[in-house]
Amino acid sequence: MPAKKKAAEKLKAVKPSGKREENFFELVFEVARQIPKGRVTSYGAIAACLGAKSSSRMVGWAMNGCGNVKPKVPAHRVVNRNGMLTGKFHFSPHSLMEKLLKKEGVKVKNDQVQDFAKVFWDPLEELGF
DNA sequence: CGCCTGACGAAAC
DNA sequence: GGTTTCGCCAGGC
Repeated sequence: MPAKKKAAEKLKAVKPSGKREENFFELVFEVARQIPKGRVTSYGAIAACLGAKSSSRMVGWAMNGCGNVKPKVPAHRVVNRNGMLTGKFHFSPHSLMEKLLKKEGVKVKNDQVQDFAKVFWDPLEELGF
């Protein structure tokens, strides 16, 4: 019943609605916000969670407006499938992403998440999909 | 309206 | 196994 279930319901509520891209972006942000501290996930995982696994690019695209929505989206917890901090160049200081992750307990080295499998957070599972 | 780009990913080479 | 190409789809020009 925790927040995650709430998020899952919210996500499920919008998906079948057949709303459209607008929701897609919102969904991406919503999922991203559910990422627990000290954990990370991938664009592809989020895309798959939304039923658009082939459109992982759109997730990254959606993240483009991460600073445009409220509350702020922890985009620093989203990395690519390889566990690489591909989005670090979109942060004010490029080191912020790595900095935040390290601060949350995620080991980062050479722009790459260490123990990626351990800290990986799968929305499909965690949200009950 | 068509072409290029883009915070990905998987397949091909 | 590292590098390159293609596919996805939306948005900017």
